[in-house]
Amino acid sequence: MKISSRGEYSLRALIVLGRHNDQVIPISEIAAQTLVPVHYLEQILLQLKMHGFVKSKRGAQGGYTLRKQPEEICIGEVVRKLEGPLAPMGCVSLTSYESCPLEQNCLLKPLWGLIRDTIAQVLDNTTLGDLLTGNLEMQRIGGVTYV
Amino acid sequence: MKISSRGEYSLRALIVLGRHNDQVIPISEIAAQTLVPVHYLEQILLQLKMHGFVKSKRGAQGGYTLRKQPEEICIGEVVRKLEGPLAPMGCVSLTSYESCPLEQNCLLKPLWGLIRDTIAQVLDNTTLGDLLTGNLEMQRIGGVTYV
DNA sequence: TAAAATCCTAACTAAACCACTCGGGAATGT
DNA sequence: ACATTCCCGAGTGGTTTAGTTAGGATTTTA
Repeated sequence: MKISSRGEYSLRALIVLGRHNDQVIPISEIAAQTLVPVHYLEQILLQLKMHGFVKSKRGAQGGYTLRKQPEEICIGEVVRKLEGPLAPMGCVSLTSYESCPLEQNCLLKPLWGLIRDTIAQVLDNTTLGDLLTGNLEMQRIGGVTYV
Repeated sequence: MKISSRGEYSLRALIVLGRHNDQVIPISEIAAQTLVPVHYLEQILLQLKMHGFVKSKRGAQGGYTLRKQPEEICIGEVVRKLEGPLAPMGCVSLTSYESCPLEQNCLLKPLWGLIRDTIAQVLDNTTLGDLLTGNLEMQRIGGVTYV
């Protein structure tokens, strides 16, 4: 159930950009703060750009900036785009469903569905803004504090 | 965030054994019901045996049986043993912690911790018995129904 | 006691995936 | 013009996954 380095690194990069809101930060600087190899980070930032989370400026004094406000960047969305589906199995994935021959009366499917839902519940209710302010204790499910 | 085939297959096998409680079922029969290749399933059952979830009997009329009652088999434990840690990152894993240079004031760690906790909450409060009876709606967190 | 059924053990492998690296090109500011 | 920065595509070494292959050990049954 691990998250890959792409997912982790992209969130690290967004956090750096969110900290210096509206400033243009060159890749080299982001790499220094995130400890991600420059060329690898380059790929990741291009993906983040392609998906509309950041924008770039070329040339001297160029670099990257957030495209939206931190409060408007949903972590669940970032993870889905950079990392892949949240569901632990294709049979319960909303974004990339895959059928399974046992699916009809599978006793596991409800379990995987529950796992998917709990992960989505957390990630879809967290924004980059929440991460920046350390506001995770606010996470609730059904009105009851969660952690 | 996918679960691997080993994790899925081992739960499928336990479900088959749980359905025919106390009967000795040969691998070939389990394979037929789970759609897992016989020789691969063999490896998985050996692991399940090694970890004390099932027992085996050799020779003609031999096969596998659950070692405990279905209600005593914790799904979280099975997944941890067959699949690996529940945590999405080493920095928040209780069973196989790995340090990270950014850990000190990492804004992501609390998020990963929350994810780990929610997954563990579900899997550690589900038994094989729950799967067999379809009792997942009983899953609750903080006294509030969850799904 | 021989044969058949079953589990046990270890090594091997093909394909996919991951985490990068490398080389060069295109735009922009000074 | 030149330095700086992002952009793009291909390559690569290592690990993991999902098995396969081959043969051995134990038990039941005839």
